[in-house]
Amino acid sequence: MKKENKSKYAILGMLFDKPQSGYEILQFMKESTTHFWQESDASIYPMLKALERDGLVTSRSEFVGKRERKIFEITASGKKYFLTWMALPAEKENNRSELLLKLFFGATTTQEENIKQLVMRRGQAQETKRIFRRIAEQTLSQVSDEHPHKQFWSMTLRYGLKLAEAELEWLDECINILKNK
Amino acid sequence: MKKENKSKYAILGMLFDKPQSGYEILQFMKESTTHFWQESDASIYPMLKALERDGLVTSRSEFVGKRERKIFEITASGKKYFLTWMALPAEKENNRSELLLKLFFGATTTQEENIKQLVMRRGQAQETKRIFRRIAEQTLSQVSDEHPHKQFWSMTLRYGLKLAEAELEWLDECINILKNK
DNA sequence: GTCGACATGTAAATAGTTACATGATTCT
DNA sequence: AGAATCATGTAACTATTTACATGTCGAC
Repeated sequence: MKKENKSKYAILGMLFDKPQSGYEILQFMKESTTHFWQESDASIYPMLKALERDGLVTSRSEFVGKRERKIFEITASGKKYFLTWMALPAEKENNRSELLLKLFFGATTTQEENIKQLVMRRGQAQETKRIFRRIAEQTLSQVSDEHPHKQFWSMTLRYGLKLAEAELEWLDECINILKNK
Repeated sequence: MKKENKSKYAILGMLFDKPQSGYEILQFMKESTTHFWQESDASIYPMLKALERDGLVTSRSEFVGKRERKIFEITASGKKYFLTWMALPAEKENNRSELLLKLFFGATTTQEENIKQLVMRRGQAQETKRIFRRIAEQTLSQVSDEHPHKQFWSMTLRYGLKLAEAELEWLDECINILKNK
């Protein structure tokens, strides 16, 4: 069974509510799904073209002066295709972690180097928490409680916060163990 | 800057202590690093060949009857290469999560379907916890406390447990929210 | 004798990223 | 005038997976 490119579902989902350009989708992803889903411009434009070819979206060009904006709209068959995917069980992804790999091999190097790695990641995890708080304050607070998306956006945000906190606890645990040796 | 293939470091790390065959490395990974690092046979054999070409490992053939086993041994320059990587800061990986993507788009479908996704993942997370416990009991308990690897192996295991528990808490939270609507 | 685990590999396809390329508009 | 952002795209490359291919050995 060949591996499926799931980018198309992310794009169709973004178009589900309202027509948008590729650029707008990218911008919105950067401030919403970026911590669990990202697309690059080199992937989104060809994918939009493929979706149009397959009749899942249609496009029209708008012009602001001479600057073109290609607005994509999801079709009925696109919505059906998207909802079919929504009903399928989400695949559990096997993620690689370079930090855990280095820690696994920690015995090959010095305690100082191991601690340095963990402390660096601790800084990153704290930064991640700050970013999530900013999304909550700047993006999510703008959305009305009646907005059907709000509770789901909160949940994904809460996931990021909760996991970042668990990681921080683990990092502190490990740093303490290595320091008291 | 081109992206680097990190498989070679995983392999060199596995060879750091003792010479092994590709198959043995794969077997050991399956019972140790599989939840944060995996290689497939189609990646490990070509990579071992490349490492030998670059002088980072050497190989010799052993025979058990007619069955060949190619044993790879890390060289001095291989160890140096590996330790240089160990000293570099671990890259923070941007992982994609299909579950979070589906939940993000939860408003496009029914509460029942959303709950179903979360309940399914809860089962997987519990299974993950069971697997980690088995590793602790079957693999890690066999390793002496004096073994230099033990504390690091415990830490990576503890990470898996801690994150799985945080995920379970989050899943229960979300399931409750969706059920009481 | 045949099934599953052992053991090593290649071929083909796909996914995903980086770098490249172009030009418009807005802000300072 | 120049920099930053808007906006869309292609080319080239690298990584990674799936499927294929081959043969050995031990257990039942």
